[in-house]
Amino acid sequence: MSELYIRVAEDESEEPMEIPSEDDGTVLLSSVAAQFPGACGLRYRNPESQCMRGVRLVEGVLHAPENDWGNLVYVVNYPKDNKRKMDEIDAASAVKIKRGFQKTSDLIVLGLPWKTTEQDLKDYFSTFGEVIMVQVFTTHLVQFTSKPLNSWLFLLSSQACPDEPMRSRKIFVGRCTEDMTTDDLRQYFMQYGEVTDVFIPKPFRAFAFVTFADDQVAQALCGEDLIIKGVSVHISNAEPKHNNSRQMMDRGRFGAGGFSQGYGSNRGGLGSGSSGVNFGALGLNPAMVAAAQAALQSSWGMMGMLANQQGLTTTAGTATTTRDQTYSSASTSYSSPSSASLGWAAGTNTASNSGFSSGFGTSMESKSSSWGM
DNA sequence: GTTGAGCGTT
Repeated sequence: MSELYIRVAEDESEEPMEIPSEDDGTVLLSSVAAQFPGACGLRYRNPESQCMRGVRLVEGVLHAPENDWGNLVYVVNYPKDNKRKMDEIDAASAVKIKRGFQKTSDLIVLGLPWKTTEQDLKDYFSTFGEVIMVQVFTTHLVQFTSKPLNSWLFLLSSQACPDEPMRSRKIFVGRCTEDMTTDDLRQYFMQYGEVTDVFIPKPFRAFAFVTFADDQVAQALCGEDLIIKGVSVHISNAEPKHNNSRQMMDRGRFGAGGFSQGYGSNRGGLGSGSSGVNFGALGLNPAMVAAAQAALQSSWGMMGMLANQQGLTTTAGTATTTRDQTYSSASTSYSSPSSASLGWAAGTNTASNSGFSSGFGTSMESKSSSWGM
């Protein structure tokens, strides 16, 4: 089929723009969004009924009504809350935006539970702004180059080994005040899930640890600033206590073809056990792996990982082994994607090595430790 | 004042 264009406008009275269709006659929402940022669909006026009709949208693909786009002018749909002003956005959103979210348009989300649905993700991310499109992939379906990332929100379901939850159930609570008791903290954090332990070091050191029964609860809180007894505390991943346990390291999760994190060297790391993605097998280029890796090391909990396309393209030169670099917060990854680095094992210390298939997951520093905290 | 303990050591 020769290339076909459909006419799309922001409004029926506006001058339409021609948007290319695909070979099969469909039109990608991403093609529309490329010209009309924020677009979430199309509609058109039915010549017979004079009513507006929605265009079928299935997983980012717009289907021609009656299999023929005809000569109609299609009107762009935007999310209803698109016109919200900044001061209407809730505080949580504002915090995220300050962290650099506003620069992110395309996200990859790794480490999702298998049962996560596209609707779940849309609901979740809608708290941060309009969600144009969501797609969930299971790893065996993923075969992509960086090209499709240009204007789509990609969500990569990656929990290849759901039997091995290995994210920390414990959070670090910073900026505590001395009047916060273990009971206070327990009472407060109960609202998020079952609390199995609260630890406040003595003498007072202005921080505490709270352990949940569910690691997802803990991870979801990381990066948040919460108000407890009128005081803003900051939640982050609890670093593993110092010990030399290597039990987590020797499972060979990322054998040949995969990658492995410099596990013990990164605060906030989710741990290799949290993701079963074999990136080497996904056809990802080193930059993409770097971005994915950086994001996995962010403390973004249940959504695990986010990286925008900039990250994916600018990390190419820095996908090196800088094991000591830490990601103190998720925002580091977001706002400075070019600083993404891989913590993979010693011996793969250059960006130029061919190395996605060798040397990973084999060498860990002795200080590496587990989440068995 | 933003990363815990003790036991007892590959």
